Amino acid sequence: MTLLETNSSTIDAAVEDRSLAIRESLRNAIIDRRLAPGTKLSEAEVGALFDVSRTVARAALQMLTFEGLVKTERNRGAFVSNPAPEEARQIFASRRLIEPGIIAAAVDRITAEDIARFREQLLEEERYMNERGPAARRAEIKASGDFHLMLASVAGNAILQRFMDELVARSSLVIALYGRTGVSSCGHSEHFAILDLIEKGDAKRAADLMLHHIDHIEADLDLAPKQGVGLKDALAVR
Amino acid sequence: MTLLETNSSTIDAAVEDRSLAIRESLRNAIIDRRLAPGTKLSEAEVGALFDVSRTVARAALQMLTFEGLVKTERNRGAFVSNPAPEEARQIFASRRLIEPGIIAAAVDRITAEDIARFREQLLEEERYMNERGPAARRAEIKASGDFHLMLASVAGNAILQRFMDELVARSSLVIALYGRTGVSSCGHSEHFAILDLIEKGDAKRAADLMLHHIDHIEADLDLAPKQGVGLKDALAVR
DNA sequence: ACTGTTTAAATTGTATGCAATCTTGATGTC
DNA sequence: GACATCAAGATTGCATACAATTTAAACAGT
Repeated sequence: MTLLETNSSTIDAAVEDRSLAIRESLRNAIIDRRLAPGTKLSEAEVGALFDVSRTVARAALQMLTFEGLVKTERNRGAFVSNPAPEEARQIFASRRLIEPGIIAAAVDRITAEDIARFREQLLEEERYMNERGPAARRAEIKASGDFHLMLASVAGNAILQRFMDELVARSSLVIALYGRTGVSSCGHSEHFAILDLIEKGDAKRAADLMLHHIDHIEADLDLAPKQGVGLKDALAVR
Repeated sequence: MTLLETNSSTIDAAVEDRSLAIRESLRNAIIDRRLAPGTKLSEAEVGALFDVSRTVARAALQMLTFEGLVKTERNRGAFVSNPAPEEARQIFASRRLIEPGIIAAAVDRITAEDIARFREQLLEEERYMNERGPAARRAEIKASGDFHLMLASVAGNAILQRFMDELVARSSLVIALYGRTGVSSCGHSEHFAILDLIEKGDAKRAADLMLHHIDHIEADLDLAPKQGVGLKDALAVR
């Protein structure tokens, strides 16, 4: 719990609503895997870290619970989510429904400047891909997710964007947990290919490729059927 | 604000978490239109109504804000959402992406008992359809939404189920706001037809019909391009 | 040693108090 | 009369205090 940067990137948000800033910071820590699944997030500790009262810390934890990044048990507290394989499957099943639709909307609305931003983002992704070390790996997972979030933002549907926010965050957690090879390098080239198809206005192919892309991400996971559920549960780090 | 039943249907939930019970009660009041869009929900008032402190009331309002049923402005408070036509369109666009997928999953998992429960639910829907008066109308909207929620529950994806929970609730609000004829009677027969196709295992046709069904619901709305935005905003009941 | 019980510490759930902000209505000026 | 200014009231944002619950640790009995 000592490795949280204060993350004062946008002080505005912090001033406007501190619990939102704390949520952001914890969110990043969770999807970056600096906070391991199962880690307890006590209200007092979070509050002390960010120098706020338990009230504010609690509000942040409640938001994270809503997003599925944190699980809270009554009278026991909040813990970083430890998604089961079944939950992982549901996350990707949800993405398979939503993302093709996002592509379709994005094709209609994307501008030249958007595409330029996307290419820049993909270059950054590539940069992390060529670096070694756990920090670069985490940054790569993050950047890879950002591609999908940018698409959602271009699609212009605030509701879907929020859904994708949640799904991408939970996907990052799942990839960190069950990822076999790390972000598959083919994933990155698929991002490029998807962007190309969008630029050409070929919504159908872009959507199809997106489906394949999601399949590839999920196929890279090791979602083996776990041993006896009760046992597994008992052994799970709380 | 005086027309809220205490709604002690499931005391268990109330005992286990009071803010959840309050959320449920407010949620029902909002989608039933007993609480009109724009109505202010002050923490003190909500707390007094349910006999809890502002802390608990606040938590319930935060949850509703996350669901999009309530909008909160900093230092001003919480208000029942007054979705703009554009928001309504985004809600239905989201449903068009998700619900066909839910149908596909439901076809694979539905049991004979499920189908029996569905038929019973549809009969109840029919009952309200034949009654007159605003109360029956509200009950009809609710029952109509419940059909979609039951489908989501059968589909067996907890994440999609939560998304649908939100989308159906917000749809009810939108229908109450912009509905032209009330729930179109064709909507009900479409529910029957969808269920029949699911029972036959015809996922493709069932999904197609669901898309048409959503189109019909949206077509029944009066999402006219509003006059001058600033003016409209100024005249809107706060 | 092992197990069950009791007790103390820690943590969450809730209520409440105070400061900051917004709203409203009164007052004064033009 | 219209408009700006300002003060009183109300409401939210946040911190803190206390009660309820859980966790752990000490202890006693077998």
